[in-house]
Formats: sequence, C-alpha cells, structure tokens
Amino acid sequence: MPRHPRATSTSAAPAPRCSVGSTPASTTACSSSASRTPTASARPRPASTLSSRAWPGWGSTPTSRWSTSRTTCRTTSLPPRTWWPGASCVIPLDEQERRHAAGAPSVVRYRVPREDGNVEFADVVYGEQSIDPHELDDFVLLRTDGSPLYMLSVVCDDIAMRVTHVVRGQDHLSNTPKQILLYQALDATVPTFAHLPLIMAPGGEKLSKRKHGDVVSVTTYRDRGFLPDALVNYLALLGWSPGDGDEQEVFTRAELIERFSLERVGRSNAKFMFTAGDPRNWTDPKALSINSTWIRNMPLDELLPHVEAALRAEGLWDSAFAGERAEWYRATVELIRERFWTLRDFVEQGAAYFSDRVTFEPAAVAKNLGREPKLAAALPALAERLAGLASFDLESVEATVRAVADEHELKHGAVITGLRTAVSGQAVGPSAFELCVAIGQERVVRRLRESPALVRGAG
RNA sequence: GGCCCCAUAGUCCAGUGGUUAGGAUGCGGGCCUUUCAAGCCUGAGGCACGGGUUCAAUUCCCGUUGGGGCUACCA
Repeated sequence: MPRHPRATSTSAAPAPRCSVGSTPASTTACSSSASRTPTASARPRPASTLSSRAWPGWGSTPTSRWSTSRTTCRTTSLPPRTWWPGASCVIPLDEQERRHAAGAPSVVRYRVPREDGNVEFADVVYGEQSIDPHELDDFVLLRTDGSPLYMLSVVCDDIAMRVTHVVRGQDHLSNTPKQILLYQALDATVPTFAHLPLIMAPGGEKLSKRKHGDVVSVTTYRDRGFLPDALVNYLALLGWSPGDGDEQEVFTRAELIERFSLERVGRSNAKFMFTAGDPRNWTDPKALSINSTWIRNMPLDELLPHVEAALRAEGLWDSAFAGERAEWYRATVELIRERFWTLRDFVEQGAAYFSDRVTFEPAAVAKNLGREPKLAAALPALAERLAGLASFDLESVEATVRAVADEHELKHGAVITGLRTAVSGQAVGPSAFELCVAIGQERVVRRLRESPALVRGAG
C-alpha cells in the first residue's frame, strides 16, 4: 500500500482514496439500520447491535452520569475508566425491560473491548501509537433520537467511500483508537492515518472559525487578492519542507505534487501570525510575502487572467485591454506588479493606470504635494508643456519635467515626487517617468491640471 | 484529574554526536535614487531547564518546565 495519498500506486494496490478533513459527508449515513426513534413500544435493543458491543444506556440528562464519573475520577485521581468495570453501563436485562416499558429514552453506547490488549496503529506523521483501551470511554454511537454521532458517522462514511488514507488535524489523533475499534467492530479494513500538526492562533490557541473569523476562510484569501497557488504554497510550508539542505520556498503546484510527502511533515504545531484589524498584517506576513513573490515572479501570462478578473469585478476592465491596447496592458501590468502584494493592489493602486479613478493616499499627498507650495504653479505649467509634446516618451517626459523644475526653481526631486503623487495618488511606485508614459499623455495632463487643489488642500 | 502530542531566533522551517547552527519572514542600518511595502549590501536575534550516556551533546536517554490536543447525546 502506498504510504501517503500522493504516492503513485505502482502495483495492484488500489488507488488511494483520501478522506481529508474531518466532516463526514453525511451524518445520517449509518443510521438506517441501527437507529429507530425510541417509543414506548420499542423493544429493548439487543446487546448485539454492533458486534455485541453496543448497549442501551439511560440517564435523566445526557451527561449527568458522566459528570459524576468525571468528578469521581478527578477526586480519586484514578485513571478515568477504572471506576467503570461495565456494571454501571450494562444494565440488567430485567431493568432494561422495565425502562423500555416505561418509555425511557435511551442512547446506544459502544462498549470498548478492554481485554484484547492495546489498540495500535502507525500514524504516517506521528509514528507508532499504542493506546490502552482502559483509557477509552464507552462512547455514545446513537443519540436518544436515533441519530448517529460523529465518531460513528466518519467511520461509516469512510468505509462506504472506500477511503484508504485519512489525512486530518492532530486534534483527531486521540479519537483515532475509538475509530479503529469501530472499523474492527464493523469488520472493515482500517485505513492509513496521517495526522497533521495544528495551526494555532497568535495567542496560542487552536485557530477556529468561531473565534478568529475570516482569517481562517479560504474565500477571504480569494477576495483579498491571494493567488490560489500562493496560498497553497504558504500552507504547504506550514509543517513541511523539502529538507536535505534544500531551502527552496517557492513551489508551484506541480512541484508540490512532485515533492510533497507526508513523511517529511513535522510534528509541532505552527503559529499563524496575524493582527486582526490591521490592514497591512491582516494575515500572516509570510503568507503576504509569498503572495507578493508569486505576483512579481510568475509568468506574466499566468498572472494576466487573475488581474483581468480583479479588474472586471471592480468595473475597471476595458475590452480594449484584450484588443488594440493589449500590448500596453501587458507592459503596464509588468511595470506595476513589481511592488504589489495582492491582486487587490491592481484595482486599488492600479485604478490610476486603468481608468480615470485615482485614489489619493492622504499621507502621500501630504508628503509630496503639501510640503512645496510652488507646486501649485509648477504642476499646471508642467501639464501644458507635456500637453505640447509630440512624442510622449520616457526621454521627452523626463527632459520636460527637469526643465520645468529649473524654471520654477524647484529641486528636481520635489517635482518628480509631486508628479508621481498628482498622477497616481501614491507616494511609491515605478519611476515617475515610466509611470507617466504608462498612464498616458491625456490623463497625465488632466491630472496635473487638477493638482493645484490638492497642493493647497494638503498645505 | 487522566491519556496523548510537541519543544532550534518574534514567526515559519532546515540541520549535525565534534558546524562560525543555515534559509525565509519580520525588525535595524547602509547603498542606490525621483519614491519605496522595490533592488543590492549589512546588523541584531536561537538550540527551554536539570540530570545522565559519551572523549565530546543542540543532536541520544530520563526527568522538569512550558505549550497544545483529546477526554460531549459537538464535529
């Protein structure tokens, strides 16, 4: 049998079928034969419901008996199950009859076999496990209403789906022995288990949807401009590495499929660093970093569709970008992606390139326009000079900018940075001259003509 | 309380019975320059503690401490 799900099955071994995650496809899959809604007329359940291991159990409230047991074993510091030799679980038959006659609702509980030795299995990640069944509770299989619990459902679903490899979080490691017992009770083949280390929140607790909200949701990453491959790349690195002195960190999906192996997955939990509410570090900085690496370095042709989708979603897409302006579009994306971190940057900062929409960053305006009042006159003057340019290319734009700066007795840098902000709204970005050429003569001229209001407003 | 798992910089990962303990990210400084969440260079920062085993432990063993998980008529 292949040791992990991505291994290629070479021989007659069946192709691995994986159960990834922990939610059964159906919580009622197993209930058909075993569950009946108890009624006053229901006959006592035979002890043989499940390999002579399932028993009816009563309690005035679902957990009353267990609460007592917990208290007992805590105060006596006994192993949890020693007080439970079966006596309080196995109710005498006549008592069962009496309770059923009285219509007392019951659950069906699995009686753990404690005389057959330890439950053993080899976890692909955590290694050999051997659990003393005395540590295991007699757990409930069916609720009072006959519906199955998770423990039974996963096992039944995975058997039904012929799952060969179960890959899930380490929080299920302790439940695995119970499930193995169920596989055996049902006379089914026990699958191979691989438990993965957990991803913890910055505070150290288990990361959860309930407590941590959107950061745990993949759709959040999609909506906030992550490339699918970049997310997968980052996640793969949480707990796994190629090893053998190989320090590569950027992996394509194909490389991951080729090189990933469960055997090289570590056993210690990872902390997922993020700062809720911080627009810059809303998720782990390393995840952001890998996403930016992808955006900057992936083949342009593979990035383009993602940018297009983002622009379309914001109403910034122009069919000309795929037609007569295709070349310009490609060059522009290539120019601006160098400093971008997520796909959102293409619609936020990028809007200034693809449309008439410019978002002026207040800090940028204050820094590059607000500190030099003379720009209120210089920038419009520059606008007219640029408007008169027959060829709006890098060299002529630069020459014009420098000339206008001299004429207004301004430092070149002041005009250049002011120009960048007046035209793109940003304090950072590509070379101001390249930026102008990319945005185009008409828009640059128009934005410069409108800039005095910004200069005065900021000053 | 019981059982299980884990332990290398802030974080994510390599690594070795003898190494200047490596990379990434983040942070500091410098360079470049018209800007920097860009690029280049550079700096600080780590083997949790205590016992063993050994000529020699970050590495192997035990314990301690610390962290996490499970222990539901949740999944």
